[in-house]
Amino acid sequence: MRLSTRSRYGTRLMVDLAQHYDEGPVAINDIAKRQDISPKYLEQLIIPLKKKKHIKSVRGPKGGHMLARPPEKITVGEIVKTLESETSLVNCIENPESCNRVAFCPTHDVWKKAAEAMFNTLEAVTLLDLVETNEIV
Amino acid sequence: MRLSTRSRYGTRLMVDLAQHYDEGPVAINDIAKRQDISPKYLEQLIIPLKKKKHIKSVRGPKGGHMLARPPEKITVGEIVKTLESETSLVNCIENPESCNRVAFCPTHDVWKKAAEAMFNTLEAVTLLDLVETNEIV
DNA sequence: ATTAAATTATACTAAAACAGTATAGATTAT
DNA sequence: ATAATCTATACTGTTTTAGTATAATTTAAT
Repeated sequence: MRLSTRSRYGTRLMVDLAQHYDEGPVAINDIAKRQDISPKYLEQLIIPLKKKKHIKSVRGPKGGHMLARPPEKITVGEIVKTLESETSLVNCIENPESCNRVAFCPTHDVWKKAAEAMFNTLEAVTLLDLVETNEIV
Repeated sequence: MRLSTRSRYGTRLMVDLAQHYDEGPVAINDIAKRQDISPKYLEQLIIPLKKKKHIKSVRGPKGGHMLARPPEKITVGEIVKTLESETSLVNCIENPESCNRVAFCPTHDVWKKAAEAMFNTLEAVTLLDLVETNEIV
């Protein structure tokens, strides 16, 4: 029940972009150095985040990446839902046909509710919240 | 962010035992047939559940397994905590030394809170709850 | 136009985790 | 005694994950 490094690194990437919001495009290599994450891996994470319109990019020299919206408009829940391959605890939520017990399975609802509780927490936290708590500490 | 089959199968195992509570020891092979889970795999799950005193067993012929406490005294949260190898979303919760950013990591607390929200949900559900919802349906 | 800094896309690989199986042993009611 | 049953440990094949490699594309600056 671990979060993948995709979600963890992706969130750190987004926090980094939030910390440099309004400074123009940020180069992957800069983020990679600050966050100690392979630049090649960051590239992979940026693609889905662009597709979901959480990041916008500028190509060519002096190019880079930036948040598509202000930090207070982006939640950790959105980031995790974008990067985590499986966002429910159990396959039968999205694919009921994968288990022929779904109709009378007493445990199905528990897993569903637990995942919802988790995402409610994640969606209550914005990138601005994370940048600010970091400043205090 | 999937639950392992250990937790899923283990919960079904415990629900099965709850459904046969007060009927004496239940043989692994009977559970295996009803739940369509390999008996060898069930054996593996029973060991940690016994160590945590959620199951008690009787050896020899006519032996088997049964809940160590009544179904309303056992929660899904306890089962998952017993069977899931990783119960926090992120390694640095249990092993702060695994990441040298823990002290100033803005994301650390988010993962901690999300996991807590999830387990609060799981701990609010007992085996009796699950047996009863099943009867209604 | 050329160049170089940067992003984009796809494919590959090594390592770890997971699920399940196999084998052998211990216990005990009958 | 013996057979049913639980206990313990080790092994194996598959899948997922994390990260790397290679090549192509875009474009600001010169």
